[in-house]
This record gives sequence, C-alpha cells and structure tokens, in this order.
Amino acid sequence: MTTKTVAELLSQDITLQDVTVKGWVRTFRANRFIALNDGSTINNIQCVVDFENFDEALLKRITTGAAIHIKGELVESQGKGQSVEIQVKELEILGDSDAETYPIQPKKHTFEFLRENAHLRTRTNTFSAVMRLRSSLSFAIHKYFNENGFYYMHTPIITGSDAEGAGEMFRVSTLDPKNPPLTEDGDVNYKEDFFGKETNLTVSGQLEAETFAMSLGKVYTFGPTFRAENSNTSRHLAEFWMIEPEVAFMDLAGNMDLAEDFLKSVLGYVLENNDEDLEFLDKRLQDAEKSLPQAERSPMNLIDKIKFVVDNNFKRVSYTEAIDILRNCKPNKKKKFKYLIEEWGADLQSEHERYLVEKHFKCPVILFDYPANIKAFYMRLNEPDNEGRETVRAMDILFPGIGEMVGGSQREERLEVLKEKMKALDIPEEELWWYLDLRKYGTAVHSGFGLGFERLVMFATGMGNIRDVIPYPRTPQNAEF
RNA sequence: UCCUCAGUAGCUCAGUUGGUUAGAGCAUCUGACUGUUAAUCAGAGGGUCGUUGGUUCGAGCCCAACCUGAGGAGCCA
Repeated sequence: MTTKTVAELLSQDITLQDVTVKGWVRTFRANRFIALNDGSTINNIQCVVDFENFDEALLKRITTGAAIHIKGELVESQGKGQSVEIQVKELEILGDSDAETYPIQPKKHTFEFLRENAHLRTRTNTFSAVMRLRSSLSFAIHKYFNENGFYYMHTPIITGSDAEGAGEMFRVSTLDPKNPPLTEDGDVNYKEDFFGKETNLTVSGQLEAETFAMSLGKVYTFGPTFRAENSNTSRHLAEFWMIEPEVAFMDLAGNMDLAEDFLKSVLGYVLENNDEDLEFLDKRLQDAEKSLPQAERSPMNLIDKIKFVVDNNFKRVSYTEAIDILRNCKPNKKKKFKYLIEEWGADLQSEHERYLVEKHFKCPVILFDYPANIKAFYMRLNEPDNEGRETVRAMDILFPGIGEMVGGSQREERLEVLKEKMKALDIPEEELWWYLDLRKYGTAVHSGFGLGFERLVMFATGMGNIRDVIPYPRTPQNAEF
C-alpha cells in the first residue's frame, strides 16, 4: 500500500479503502480526532482514533507538531466539518514533538513571532499557503516565458562591474579583513584578491541580459539579487529575487504590452491553480482587516483584486500627464502632500504614486517618459518636447498597496548618446567596454524590465510585509537561518 | 539613515497619580468527560517586567543611553 498525500486523499471520491498517510499533527482533539497535514494542501485530513483500542502511552505522544504514520480506512465522515476521514487501524509515531517546548501552538501567532521561528512557520496554514503560492508563481513565470519564445538566462551573481547604478553593493572578497594587502598609497590592494579586482554581489542582471538579447533575441533572468541599502521597510529586502526580461527589436510600447500581458498571465495562473490557498488567504486578510477602521480596509477582497488586475487594462499615463493630474488634485492644492508638486521635473514620492493608483485611477498604472535627469544612464533619450524638456523611455508599473511593481525602459542603442551620458555621470568607459560593444556591433532598439518577485508574491497573497513572502528574509541586522 | 510607537509568563495582552505578595486568556501539566471542529469542565506549575545606568525611603511605571521589533519616510524592485 503506497503512501498517499492528504491532497490526493481529499480529492478522491473513493471511500471504504485502506490507505496510508504520513504527516504532522496539527491538533489532537478529545483524545480521538487527529487533524493531520502534510503540506500537500491547506486542508487537513481528520484521522479518527478509537482510543479504547490504543495504548495510552502511545496516545500521549500524539502532540501538536509530531510526525506520524497512519494506516486505516478512508470512510465518509460522521461529523460535519469534513466529507471524509480516516478510521485509524495502525498508528506509528515517526518523530515526537515536545508539547512543552514546541513553539507553534494551535492558536493565532503574530507574524513577528513566527518570523523568529521561520524554520517552523511553514507548519502554519498562512505560511504554507504563501509558500505554495510562491512556488506556483515561479512556475507560472517560467511557463509564460517558455510559451512565448524566451530563453532562460543565468546571469552571474558575482559581478566585476560596479556601474550597474542600482544601489549599494555587497563586496565579495577572500582577503583577510584584519590584515589586507595594501598598495603603496595605503589602500586595500584588490589585485591580490581572489578575482584580481574588486567584486560584488549583483544588483541586477540587466546589462548581461542585454548581451543575450542582442544575440538570442528574447531572454529573461530569474534569480537572486542583492542590495546593501540600509532600507527598513515592509517592501525591501537585502536579498530578493528578480525577473528581468530583455527583448531585441522591441520599443517602449512593446515593453509595456509585454509587462502587462506577463502580469495578467501569471496572476491568472494562480487564480486557476491555487484556488484553495487563495481562498484561505482571502479569509485571513478579511479577518485581519476586521480590526481596522473602515477607511483603512481594502475596497476589494484578495481574489477580486487579483481578478481585477487580470481582467482590466492598465492605465497608461505619461509622466507629464501625471504631473498635471497631481498638480491640480485636492491633496496638492490643500497642501496635504508632504512634498507638494509644483514643477515639471520633480521626482514622484510614494504619496503621489499612491494617490494616482489608489485614489485617482483605482487600477494598476503604467507611468512612462520620465524626465531624463531622474533616471538611469542606459535609458533611451527622447527628442526634447516643444518646451525643450528631455525625457527618457522609462516606464514604471504601479500597483495598489505595493507601489512600484515593475521598472523598465527602452535602452539607449546609440553609441555616441550613451557615451555622453556615461561621461556626464562619471561612469568610466573601460568598466563597461563590453556593454558599449553591443552598440558598436549591430546595435538595435531593445527593451526590458525588472520585476521584484517578492512584490508579486505580496500582491498575490495579500501579505503586508515582504519578510513574510520569502523563506528566510535578509534585512539589515538580520541573517538568521 | 530619519520620524513615530512598542518591548511584562511559552504566546497574545492588562497593569490606576511611583507604594505590600505583578494579573488575565490561550498554551503546558494533572484529573474528569468522550463524534470533536480554536472541544468542554476542575485544579496546578510558570516572571531578573528588553539591557545598562540614574532619580527616589521605594521603580513594571519617572529620566538617559543602548539593543530589538513594528509602522511610516528616504532609496528602490
């Protein structure tokens, strides 16, 4: 008799057959009912023990968290909470769980407490559902790109260029920190380091992805990236996973189409394939919001919110239009914004993005054509407008509650323009000689975007803190596990 | 990094203008009960009040510094 998963047993309609199942005890009620979970589904299977027929010492060992092996008969349940249950014939304790010290009690815990017990938090309904959704979303991402003719590219994690311009980096070195070799000037001599130069953990695979786009056409990366920023927010991690497609011969409009289609596709996938987990998370969120004042509750529940994104077009607004809307909006005129919008050229703050997405448009918004001087060097420069203002072909996709979900651009393909930009920003050409080569030999229009995977998981699960959608979060002052 | 709030039993929290022996629910343990659904009933054990220093006859409570966490901001994905 092969062992079946709880998911298999619950999906089967065949009762009155002998089954065997292994899992962890969630609760043991009335010395008779074991709620057993093995991670295959959010649902538990109820295992009924006739305690009269079992040794009392054995029953004492059926504690929350214990791993057990059950053989019995799958029968229709006499109780109300479930349709089938297992009438237990044999019961073996595979691994005891000391009830006095096991931290996961059958009660509500705060997410902060569970974060400190991250190695056990996936024994809870919420975190097992979140991690199953995370897995499912990962698969949906690969599926989408695979079905659309993209190649999956592995960009290096250790990088020799520090000109990616996306934030502070973690240094990678094998030098003795107490006694590093020095140059004549007294600086650390990285020529003696493992790679013979300064190296860091990557902050983005984009530049390398561009090299593959300019040969393989359509590529994407999906891997870990690292930022040594001292960011202490519910939306930032020092180690996070990023998805970065890069496509040759595609302009900014095509880039927006791709990003929108991609998001709708992967969210549509989990709606179809993770309905039970989503329903659980939906209920969890509604319960959690019951304690909030009416004004702070979400206008839509989780599943409706995901459906809304899948079914509706994202609103596309140029930076210039957005500034007009913001300049004339109530909070700006009544000086409710912390940073008032006065001039074209101002960078948009979180409060402005939130207003546009959550108050004005009430749907995902794609902002494009940003002022050139607030964006990265590699973005394609537009012709100046009739007022002489310079913009670049950048786009950000803003989601309600999450903020920036996607950041992308058409890349500058003109060698001379790119060189000028780098010069203005003091980026040495020697550093990115290979990147410039792409513009020297067979240059072409190309575009791509970056999407923080954990932000997507947050949106799809309704979790409010990014530390709760990654197995072992790395944040300033925290690298436990 | 900045602003605000918090840290009291294993967990979630209460603790009055500073005053004797710091409380509750859940969890745990013991017993009872046994078709339960966060089972129920009775009883018991469980505390260096984040750390260090200070004020005071006396500090969980007041002051200072530090540590940790949360929310928001900045940076960004």
